[in-house]
Amino acid sequence: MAEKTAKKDVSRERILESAACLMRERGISGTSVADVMGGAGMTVGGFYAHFPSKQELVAETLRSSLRQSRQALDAYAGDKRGAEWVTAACNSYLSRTHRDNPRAGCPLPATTGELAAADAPVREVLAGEINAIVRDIQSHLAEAGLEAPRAEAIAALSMMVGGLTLARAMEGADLSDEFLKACRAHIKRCLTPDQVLE
Amino acid sequence: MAEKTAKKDVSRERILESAACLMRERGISGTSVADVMGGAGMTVGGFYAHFPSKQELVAETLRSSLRQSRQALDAYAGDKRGAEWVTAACNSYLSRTHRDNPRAGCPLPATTGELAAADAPVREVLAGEINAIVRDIQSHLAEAGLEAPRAEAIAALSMMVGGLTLARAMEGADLSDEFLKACRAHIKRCLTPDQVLE
DNA sequence: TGTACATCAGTGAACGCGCGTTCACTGATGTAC
DNA sequence: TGTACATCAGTGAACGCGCGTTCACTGATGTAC
Repeated sequence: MAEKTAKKDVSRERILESAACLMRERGISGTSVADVMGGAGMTVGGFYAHFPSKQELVAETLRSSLRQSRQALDAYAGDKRGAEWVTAACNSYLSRTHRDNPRAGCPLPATTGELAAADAPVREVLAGEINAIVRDIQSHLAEAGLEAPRAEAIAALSMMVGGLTLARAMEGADLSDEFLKACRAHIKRCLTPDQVLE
Repeated sequence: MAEKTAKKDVSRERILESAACLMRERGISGTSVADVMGGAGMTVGGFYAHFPSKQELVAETLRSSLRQSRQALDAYAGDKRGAEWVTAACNSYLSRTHRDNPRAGCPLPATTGELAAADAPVREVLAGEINAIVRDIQSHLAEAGLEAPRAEAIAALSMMVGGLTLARAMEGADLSDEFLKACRAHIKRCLTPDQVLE
């Protein structure tokens, strides 16, 4: 019995992982339940033994992939702290690698626009996870001695998400690279010692 | 004959206006051709006398509504110039009024995420119009004496789009207002005299 | 001015398709005696 | 250990629905003589 449950849990994880990949690439309405199940090596019918509806899957997928993204920011910043942590996190978020590999990245660029029309539980998951990410950035900006660390953390995250989303939408055009570069440069400029110490 | 053509042009404008409203509210895939035609006071069948496909409508709608947005930035900044123009434009973009009335606002929050999957012509329209908006902001930042006006214009636009998109997705939660406020505060902080004149 | 025909913007029913969801089922595993 | 039954994860066909697109048509307006 314990073994059986374990097996079902493994399937559930495979479904969530498949959904995360597809949603990061094609957004919510671009991701069908059948594709998600196919990506997990199963067929459509089995889906409703794991989730009561697509909306519920979206909420769970958003939660787990935003947590992954939060950990990724930390991982790419290595053992840096303060302003250096923020700069490193921002540079990796606004990298060409991240722009060109949505499957392995942050779910926000592909999904945020659609979330305005999503139902309450999904939006609550979003707000909760966003708040956790903001707090991470905020704590490093506070350590760096910034005056308004929370507001600056929010502004930085907004720029990262907006800049990457626009860069993806303009992929192929010169402006795409320019957006990534300009946003990285802005963060760097805001965090140079003379700003931080004033 | 001239009158007839004029009448058809009026219908075309009504279709574009209806599409702009719906796309700003529900995004691209959330907007059906039938709804667009209904909003223009017509029935589905007539659509293909005006546009060869939905993709073509999306491209034209994006072009015209981004131009409207560009004019709106100017309109809300009144006769201000330089740093004041940018602050005013940013404040109106990141206002609760704009967040709560997507139909009358910028098409980017609802559509940018989906545009990564759009076809080439649509993305080219986007890049062209974005570039024009960047140049507007850039010229005012140059007038304000900023060191890297183009990069700063791009960073500001990214933050505006990202901040508004996230605020819409979290509407109802406290974080929504906080995102708008923090982004406005960041712009103000970047454009205070001591930054501009250094 | 009047008649016959051509043009053309818009209608509304129909098409094939993919979607989210349901359901009767299969077959492997677990439990009872 | 062996047999009979229960459980349950997953299958695959079917459902109703909304989508983008097509097409035969209507009816009003424009043109030719």
